[in-house]
Amino acid sequence: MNLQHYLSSIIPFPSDQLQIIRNAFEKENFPKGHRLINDGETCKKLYYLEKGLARSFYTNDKGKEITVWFFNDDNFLVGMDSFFNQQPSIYATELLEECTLYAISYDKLHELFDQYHLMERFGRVLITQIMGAMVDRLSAFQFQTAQERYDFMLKKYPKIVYRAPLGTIASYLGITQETLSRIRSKH
Amino acid sequence: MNLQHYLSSIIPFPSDQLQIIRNAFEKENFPKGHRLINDGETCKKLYYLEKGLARSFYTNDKGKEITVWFFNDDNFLVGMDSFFNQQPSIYATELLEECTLYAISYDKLHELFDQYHLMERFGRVLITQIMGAMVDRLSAFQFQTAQERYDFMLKKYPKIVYRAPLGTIASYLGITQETLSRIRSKH
DNA sequence: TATTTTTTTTGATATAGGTCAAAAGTTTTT
DNA sequence: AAAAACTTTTGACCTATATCAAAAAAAATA
Repeated sequence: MNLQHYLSSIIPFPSDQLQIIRNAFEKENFPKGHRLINDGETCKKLYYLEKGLARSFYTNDKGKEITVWFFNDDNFLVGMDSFFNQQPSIYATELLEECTLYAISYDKLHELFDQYHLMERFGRVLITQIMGAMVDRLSAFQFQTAQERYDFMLKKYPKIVYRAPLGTIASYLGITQETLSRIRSKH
Repeated sequence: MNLQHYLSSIIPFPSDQLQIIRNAFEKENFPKGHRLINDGETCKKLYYLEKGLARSFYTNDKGKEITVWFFNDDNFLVGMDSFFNQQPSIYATELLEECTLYAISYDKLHELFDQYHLMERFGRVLITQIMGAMVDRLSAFQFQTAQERYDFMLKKYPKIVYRAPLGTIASYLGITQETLSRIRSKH
């Protein structure tokens, strides 16, 4: 998959529009550990993550890092609490692997929203998809055990489970790394 | 607040468009206890809830009703897991009070999306807002205690806390009603 | 207003998952 | 290749919240 395919898999843009939209993104490469967005900053870009793995996290009052979201290949990446309303982010977003990204600024994106009705639709459908993932995750948190949440994640996002460090997965699931380690050990 | 004000508070539609959009909604009145959406059905309408209170819930394997979402006055109401992708709902949605609603069908809404660029934007912004509430709720579930989640809800959605039955609030917070009753009793 | 039904509170006990600490295993740096 | 720095596992013990049960209170119905 690449950006162009991804865009047209969501909305069947006419090819001239697709070209213009695709070219509004700029390729960026960053090494593992790079911070795309620092906490306190406003996320000013929407990224398409072509290759790699990233996470958003914050440090709680006990100094522990809580992962709130993972981003893996062939998906869009933004500061979830920051980009859409352009408010300072509580979370930082860092790369867990070397990543190839394609970035578009908030302003440029909104120019495209103004210019192309279909682009506006693209934004709507994209957010609707993200929301679907959140509904799943919310209902998992609401009434499932740690074991069930892990099993669900393993089934739905095996790529992430196999590639992200245990500690980050544990906090994403809302449990300690000791508990996750114990869940794994009873295979 | 009414539907017209609500629409224009989100997007400043030109007045002719606003009229057309507003008139695409039809007023409906239902008594307390009415089921707007049954589980297993696909939610075919988007509602503006002018007055009243409603909830979406499902019955878990132990026969206990789990409230997954509340809807209160001056907000849109849909089957969150059903309307946007037009798949059968796992949840039922029922009215906790007598309600005044304004409904628009999925098809009619999509006609408006096709017809008016600004309407498409309205859809995008509306879902972005809903997503904001979900981000809050997710982070609450991930690493807060029952007490903290209740305090947050009390602060952010006092209307719901004061009007909904204790059992529905408890399951919404992911705790038992006994625990919520104990949280309340130590004022 | 009395009766039935539903909701909320209180009590006793159980358990999933947390905390703290240290050992074992990996990965990165020198 | 050795040292340093992380990450994961294991163990002992603790706590927030669940479960089950029954009483009390409130709301709905006759």
